[in-house]
Amino acid sequence: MREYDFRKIEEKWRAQWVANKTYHVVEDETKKKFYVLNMFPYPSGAGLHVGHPLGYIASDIYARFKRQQGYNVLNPMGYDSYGLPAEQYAIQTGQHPEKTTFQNIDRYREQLDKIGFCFDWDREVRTCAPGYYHWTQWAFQKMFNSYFDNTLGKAQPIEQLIANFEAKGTEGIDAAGSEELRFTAEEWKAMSEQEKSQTLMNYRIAFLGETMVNWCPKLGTVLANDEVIDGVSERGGYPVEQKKMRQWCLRVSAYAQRLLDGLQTIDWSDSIKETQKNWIGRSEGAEVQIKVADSDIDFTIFTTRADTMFGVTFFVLAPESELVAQLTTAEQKEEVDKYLTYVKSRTERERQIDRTVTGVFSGSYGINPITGEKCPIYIAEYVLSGYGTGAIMAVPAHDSRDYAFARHFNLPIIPLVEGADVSEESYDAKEGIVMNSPMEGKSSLNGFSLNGLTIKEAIEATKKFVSENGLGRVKVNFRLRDAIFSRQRYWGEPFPVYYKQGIPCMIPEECLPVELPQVENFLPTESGEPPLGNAQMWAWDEANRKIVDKALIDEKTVFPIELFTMPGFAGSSAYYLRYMDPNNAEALVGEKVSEYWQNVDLYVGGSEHATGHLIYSRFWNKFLFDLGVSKKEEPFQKLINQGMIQGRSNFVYRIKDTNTFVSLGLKDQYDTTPIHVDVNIVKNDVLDVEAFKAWRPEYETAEFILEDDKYICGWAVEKMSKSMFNVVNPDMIVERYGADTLRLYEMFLGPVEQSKPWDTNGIDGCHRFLKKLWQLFWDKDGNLQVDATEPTADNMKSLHKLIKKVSADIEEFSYNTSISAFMVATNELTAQKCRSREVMTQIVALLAPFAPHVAEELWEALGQEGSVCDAQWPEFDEKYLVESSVQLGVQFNGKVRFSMLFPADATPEQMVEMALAAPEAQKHIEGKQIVKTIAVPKRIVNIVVK
RNA sequence: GCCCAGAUGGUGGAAUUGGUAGACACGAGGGACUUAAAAUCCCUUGACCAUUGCGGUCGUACGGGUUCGAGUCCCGUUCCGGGCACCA
Repeated sequence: MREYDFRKIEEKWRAQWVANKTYHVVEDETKKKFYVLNMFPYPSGAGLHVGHPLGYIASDIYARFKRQQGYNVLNPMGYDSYGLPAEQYAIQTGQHPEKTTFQNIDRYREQLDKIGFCFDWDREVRTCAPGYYHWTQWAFQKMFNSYFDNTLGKAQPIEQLIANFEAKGTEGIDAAGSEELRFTAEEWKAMSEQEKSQTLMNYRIAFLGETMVNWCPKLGTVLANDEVIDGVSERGGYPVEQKKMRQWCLRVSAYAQRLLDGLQTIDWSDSIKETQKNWIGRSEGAEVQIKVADSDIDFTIFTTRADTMFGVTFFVLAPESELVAQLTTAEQKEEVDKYLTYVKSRTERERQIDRTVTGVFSGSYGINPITGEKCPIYIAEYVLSGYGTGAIMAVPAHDSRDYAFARHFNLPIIPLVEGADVSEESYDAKEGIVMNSPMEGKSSLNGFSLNGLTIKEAIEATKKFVSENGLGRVKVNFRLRDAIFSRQRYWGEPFPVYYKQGIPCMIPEECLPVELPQVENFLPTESGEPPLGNAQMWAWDEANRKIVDKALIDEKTVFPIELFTMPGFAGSSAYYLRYMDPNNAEALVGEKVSEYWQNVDLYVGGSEHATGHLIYSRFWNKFLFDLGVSKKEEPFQKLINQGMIQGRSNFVYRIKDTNTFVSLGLKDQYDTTPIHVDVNIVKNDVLDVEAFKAWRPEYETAEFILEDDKYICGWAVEKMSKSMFNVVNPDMIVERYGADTLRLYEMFLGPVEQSKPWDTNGIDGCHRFLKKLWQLFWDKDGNLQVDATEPTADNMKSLHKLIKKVSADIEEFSYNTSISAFMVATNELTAQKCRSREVMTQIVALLAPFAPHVAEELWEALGQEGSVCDAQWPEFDEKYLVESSVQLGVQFNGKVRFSMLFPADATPEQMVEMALAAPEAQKHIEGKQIVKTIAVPKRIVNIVVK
């Protein structure tokens, strides 16, 4: 008997893989490439729990499978080590972020190394390494020096725009901009340097903008929209307020249409595509000019329901709109000011929770361009300044928000859809026949009428009418906003930017990277003063082309450097490209290397990045694609979202005001409080009473009321966290069962994409399977019992059933059923006493992606050359599964009554005949009439009787 | 409110995509081996009825429908999870 000594085996192969550089990958034109990628981790202080490796294991299995199929597989790993989480951890533990980040990285690496991943560590990247963020800064500069040409639908050098301005001003330009500007070449030339810089900022893809930002005083920084959830910060849950600040931004909105279109070309789950669609929020509508009565001012509204123009009874401006000041009349000024003060006093969170109707009349009236009617203009916070034009036409009959407002202020409601009852609520649906457009006896511009059309037809007709009559134009709006790109924080990429008379300029490319300076005090400030202001070495000397000591500023002409840093997503947006060529000092990625690896074929990570990283990355890659650096428009062809591993918490029940604990089954007889208990001292919900007493001093004297001499704990599924005492550490599992068992069990738990609780209890099953498999190879003296024995038909059948199942399952990420199939095959081969080297060799090759350590050991024992990583993936052959006969159920009226053997090649007619001839069939036919017969070869025979 | 995904034993989950529901594993119960424990092996394990043998009825959140046949397809309802949300 040779024992399955997993510790020895795994230690041996870990060392061998390192010594032989088994996982080192080089570009190889003779092989097809396959790029597998995991979302790289933030090295947080808590280390890995069993949930983290789930996705890594799933992708590792796939990577190994592809390699065995003959692909050249890139499967790298690195660390997302800049940004808020890393810095918050450092602040909480009172250490410098650099120190904690490196410590955490080492800890992660140590844990990852134990699980047997086929990562090529020579390609490791760290976003906080100067050699890496060099290219983050480089990409930022490229964005600064580019604008988005709407006609070409892609980024172009800013010089082209400048040339156009020099020659013809804005004429002929259709460029994505913060606002629409119109000026002539002469006006351009007359601008000062500052004005020119300001103007160009309107177009640059990376630009400095004065915008409303999410300011989080507690974190001392601004946050991107996806970092704010329900009005509080995602990290820490601190309040977030709206504040106008000068910030670096990325013109992500310019790419909105391409981000939307690209979704159709990639193989992602519907739900994540849907999430991105919602986030991009395309809506097609019309912009219409509204003249203000008794004034020469006009303003523009945006609507997706152009068909409802006949139902407009008032207009509404966002309180932040610039029009508010212009349109407020003297009589109304006091009230409007009062209202604006009230609006300002409300935080974003209050606005979201409390949605009572508020608003104020501006005193002015707008003229409906189609009906010519005068309608009052209101100011109300339900209209947002950031979307559309910040002004709307209100149609209370067909918009629930307008309806609520109209009811509150007693404004008229005109129904426009036949049969729509608007006495209680608005009719928002886009179905029905239009009426009252115009109302009987009323006129409209050029006799325009929509009556009798369906709503969909009416929308199109109105859009056409509006643009043909110069009242406005068709417009597509997106909810997607530009990304705020600066943070008032220390732990991030410095901007390669300096200021010359207040004008932001790029530090020359050859001087990159601008390294993050060491500072004593890296803490953020509530006022928003960036901690980089504390740096000594921190100004730019153009003459010497270097960053100089701050103290020299007074003596020489030196220009101050940008003190903001970049946000977390800066470094994580193009890291997949850097893995291709991680040590290239000349470029982000070499031309030939980029051409070879193209893009990521399989990306694995959590769905929580749907509106953050996965949008930014796609945007960033599209920009690099426009530059020709990235070779594919979409960075991640297939995306698998691994589910979250939740914790399974255990509870003990303390009787109130005592130190006595009562077992689950008896707890209802007492007044008890449930208390979380460490899952590591509970097995199969039975509490280790002695360990519990030793767990905490206050439980030393605890007493127990048992059932069947056991203390049974309650349980619940919760988030895996320290405070719930349900964290299971992978190191502990590896120590007790081995990495191969951990890998198998994580996959056996259920489908990769599904969230599920971790329950260590089931792990024995997977461990037992490996032991059984191991025993298949050794006789009772511990010698290899596999030899040149000819495989039997049964052996080959078991083997090929397995090949078929596993090959298909891996492609679909159904690893749990693959493992079941292994268990069945092992049992079958054990029962068959299989000794065939041919069969066993192939079994080991199949097992290699799942349990690489034991597979290597057996591969070697079988006398095979090289690593099992390069074992050819076994080929499935149908002929071993061909049966001469099949056992099928015979149904009468859809119910299976008995089963019998049929020849595998029997025709449906023959099957029916045989089934009817069977003795068991007689009692079902007797005295009845056969109405119909159905037979499907290899499936079913059904006979309908009456 | 809108959109997306889901609901199968005590538990995690299978089901060749419309063809014998509950594979595989855990847990539980019984047994073998053992001085004992661990380890290992064997049997039972959806519910109910029958059990001397055969067996029978119900059953995939709930209510309908299509079909010879539905966990799977269609309509409606409930519940849980996720996304978006004064986005005009």
